[in-house]
Amino acid sequence: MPRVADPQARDRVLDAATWLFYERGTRGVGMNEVITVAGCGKNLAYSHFPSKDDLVAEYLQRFLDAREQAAVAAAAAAGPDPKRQIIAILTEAAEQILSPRFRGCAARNYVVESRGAPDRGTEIARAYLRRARRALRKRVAATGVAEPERVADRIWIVMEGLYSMGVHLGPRRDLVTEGLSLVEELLR
Amino acid sequence: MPRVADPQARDRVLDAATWLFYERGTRGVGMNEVITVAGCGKNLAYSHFPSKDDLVAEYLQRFLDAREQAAVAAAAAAGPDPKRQIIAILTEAAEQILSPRFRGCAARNYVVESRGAPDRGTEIARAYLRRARRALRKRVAATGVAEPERVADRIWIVMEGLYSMGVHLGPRRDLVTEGLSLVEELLR
DNA sequence: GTCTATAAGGGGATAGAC
DNA sequence: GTCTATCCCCTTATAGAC
Repeated sequence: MPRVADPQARDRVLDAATWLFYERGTRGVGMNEVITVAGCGKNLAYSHFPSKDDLVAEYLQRFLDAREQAAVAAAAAAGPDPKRQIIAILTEAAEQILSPRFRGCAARNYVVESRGAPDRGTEIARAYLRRARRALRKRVAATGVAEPERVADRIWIVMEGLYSMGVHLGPRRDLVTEGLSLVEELLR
Repeated sequence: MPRVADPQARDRVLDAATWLFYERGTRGVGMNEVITVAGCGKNLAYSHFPSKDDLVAEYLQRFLDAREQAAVAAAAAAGPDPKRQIIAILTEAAEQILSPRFRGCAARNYVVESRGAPDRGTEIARAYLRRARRALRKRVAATGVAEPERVADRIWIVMEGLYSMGVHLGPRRDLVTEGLSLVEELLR
């Protein structure tokens, strides 16, 4: 009896890849393991993602899109005040950093692992970081704070620092809280 | 006629490994390439470094020791004022970040690439970061600034941010300068 | 005795074939 | 799903040059 094609197979492969690539890095996980965890055959996986690069690119794109959406949602829930929106975005990031599953920012990790090599993943990661920084600059400008570009740069530096710390220090609520309070003072 | 032993061979291997591992990551460079760049035979290299792990560990240890020495020297050259010492250390780091050879902090890069796996390199990198943070806390405490631990944590976050940014934004003098001026204000 | 050059073993990677 | 082709990885063994 012929088997019916599984329409969720593509998602299962992508979900497995997302978990594994984020946890251990795209170089630390082989296609075999992704396919095993996805629980499908090799042909099916390779029919949806012709090469590992394709799978990596789509993992990054989807992961970072989700992060962007989470930031947009956090800002929207904070109401119309841009200062509160910025704090809300930072707070949402802080929650990620403190979660036990946190393994760093997927975009920054990828750029470190690829050392900025000119591949598709690097371009996706850098585009995400550019959008995030631009969005922050806009919101800071909207607050009417003095010297908005300097303030935005400073907040960006703090955000980078919090993401970086989370990787090698693990979840440290005191440091994350300190970073948030510093950002609040910068917006004053 | 017996050949004379080459006492510089070990250093040549370690130098080649340092250059390549820092530039492209320990996973992105194979032993073949290290040995080719070092310009020696395989057996000689493996006689000095029995495994790649040994070579990686020694690369990290020597690289990070040199960074630590550079920080100590910068502080010593700044005189007895701990505030000036801290600024000097940050300034030295900023110069590294702005140099065209900068590819990130070797310790943080390694922890990202290994994802904190319990190997020797990770332990070396984390030990270096612990020492650096402890040294910063001591110096901040010596300044007599109010709430020294909070200030030290904030400065540490900024340092992390500057190192992280340098990797995916490239040398950006404006941002590095902004980070330095933020640290100066924090010490006021 | 010391080093280089080359081949080869054993494993795991991507990718495709059946 | 299994099996295979091909490649590259780390590492060791062999053979020859100085």
